[in-house]
Amino acid sequence: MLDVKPSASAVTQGAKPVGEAKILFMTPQSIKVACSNCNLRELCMPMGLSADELDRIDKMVGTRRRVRRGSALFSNGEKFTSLYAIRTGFFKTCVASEDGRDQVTGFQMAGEIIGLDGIVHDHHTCDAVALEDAEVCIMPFDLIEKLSREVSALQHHVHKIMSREIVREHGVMLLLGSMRAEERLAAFLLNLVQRLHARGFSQSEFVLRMTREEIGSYLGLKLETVSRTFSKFSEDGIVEVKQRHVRILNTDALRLIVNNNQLSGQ
Amino acid sequence: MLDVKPSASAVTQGAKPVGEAKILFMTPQSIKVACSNCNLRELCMPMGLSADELDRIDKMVGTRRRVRRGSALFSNGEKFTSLYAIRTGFFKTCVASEDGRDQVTGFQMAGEIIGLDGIVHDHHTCDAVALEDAEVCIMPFDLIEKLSREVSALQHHVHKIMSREIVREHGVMLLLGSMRAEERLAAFLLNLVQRLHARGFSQSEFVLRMTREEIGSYLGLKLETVSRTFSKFSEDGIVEVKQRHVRILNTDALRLIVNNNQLSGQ
DNA sequence: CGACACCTTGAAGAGGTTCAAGAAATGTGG
DNA sequence: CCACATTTCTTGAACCTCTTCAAGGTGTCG
Repeated sequence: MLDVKPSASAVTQGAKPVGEAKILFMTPQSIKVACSNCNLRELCMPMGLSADELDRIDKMVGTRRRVRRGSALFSNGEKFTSLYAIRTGFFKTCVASEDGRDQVTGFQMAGEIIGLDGIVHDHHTCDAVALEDAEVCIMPFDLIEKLSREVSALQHHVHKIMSREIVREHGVMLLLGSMRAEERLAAFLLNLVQRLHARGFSQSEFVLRMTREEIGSYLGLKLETVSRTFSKFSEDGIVEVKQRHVRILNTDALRLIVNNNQLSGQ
Repeated sequence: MLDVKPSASAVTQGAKPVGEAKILFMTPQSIKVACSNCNLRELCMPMGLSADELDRIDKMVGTRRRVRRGSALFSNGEKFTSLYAIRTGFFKTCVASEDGRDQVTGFQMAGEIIGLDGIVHDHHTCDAVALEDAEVCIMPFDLIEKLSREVSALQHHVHKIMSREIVREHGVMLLLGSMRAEERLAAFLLNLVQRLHARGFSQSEFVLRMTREEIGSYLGLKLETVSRTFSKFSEDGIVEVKQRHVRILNTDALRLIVNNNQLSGQ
């Protein structure tokens, strides 16, 4: 419901790098990388490119950058220069209001693109924080725009990425605007497991990279409510929860919770 | 907070057409129009274009379309072909879940662009419904992409429009995830009056084009709560409300309600 | 091993919803 | 132009969900 990632490829969870053998050359902090050989290509690149076009994209994606768990890839107010494709690791993005309110706007994993918020005002309007040690491909936006003018498949791909983010956020608005706590958590778990599954992980078992408080912020709930709802699902035999380790025992039950807005005729 | 429109131009509220004198030629349902002379240009077009570039954009924006109050410009599932620039009138966009839940994702007015949701899957994923008789400029998306490859200012403008929508939705998520009823309605009114003011209307007085139920859907509240909160603001002397006619008596009070998350230090 | 961050659970309370009834506006057809 | 039907809005009262506050448990890392 919230976000659909169509293609699947085998990607490791955790901080293990992907396609390490394909790296062309490396320096301590910034590492040259080739999209043409990246396992995540299906997730972040358009399909059906010629060898030449792929080569030019390789050159656009200049370097990689490592981000330590807990530190920010970019922060609110920072100058916008690039989009980032996540290679490994797990991020949250959050916005803050003037009075110090905080809202997690999304959780991002390998193959997903972050930084789109910065384009409008040439400055970022949210923080992107790594929830585990991570690595991203840096794609300078002026180069993206330049190459997009020459490679129409890339141009359309960029448009699709932005549109996908808009549609994803529509789903979050539906969740925040009309669902109750159990429905929200069920939708969240289904979305997470689906995205992980699309990356080659288990359909039923995974490790949460974020705290109850971060889940709560994303879902518009207090951390206690998240915890209680986990306990409820656990009592009902729908999931098994040990701290951050989650095993889904009954996916259909979760789907039912999301789709059973008790009003059936309205 | 939610959405900032920088430039102001004199635009009428209601269904009065704008820049009528500039129309080149017209047919009953589709009317040829020139962006180069449109009063709304500052809102929907990039700045600093050459005469030639403007001329090519004029050709891209083929025709206009009228949409009767209550009918849809496009609907969920429909094939995506074009983006639409609102010339006159007022729209809501809403998504629906499988089980029939409905969520208003935004209200759009003159100069704003709708249809971005359709790009990802080549089909629209929401409905755009006119809340009053409206008129839009049709911009076929393949032509936008073609021209974007040639005119980099247009390309960047399209990217900014999409990024702006993403940032706007971040603001809505913050509202839905962390604000209480009074805060939500205050933020909503401030946002609405700001956008209207940027179009040349009063800073304090306006007519709501949507029902209490639609406001409630957008804000994640029931229509009764919206009504009660209006009454509360009215009792407190902050606004004057007569059905859909609203006059803001104390803008600062509204700002205080939004920014006074009672926790001052956290 | 101790300090710290994170998670769970209970009890009381607040904010918003639900249900219901009536009032005000709007639209329709004679 | 008026009467009637329909939609929209307001308000009250009871209820429910989620929050708040509080305490204790669990896990992790230097």
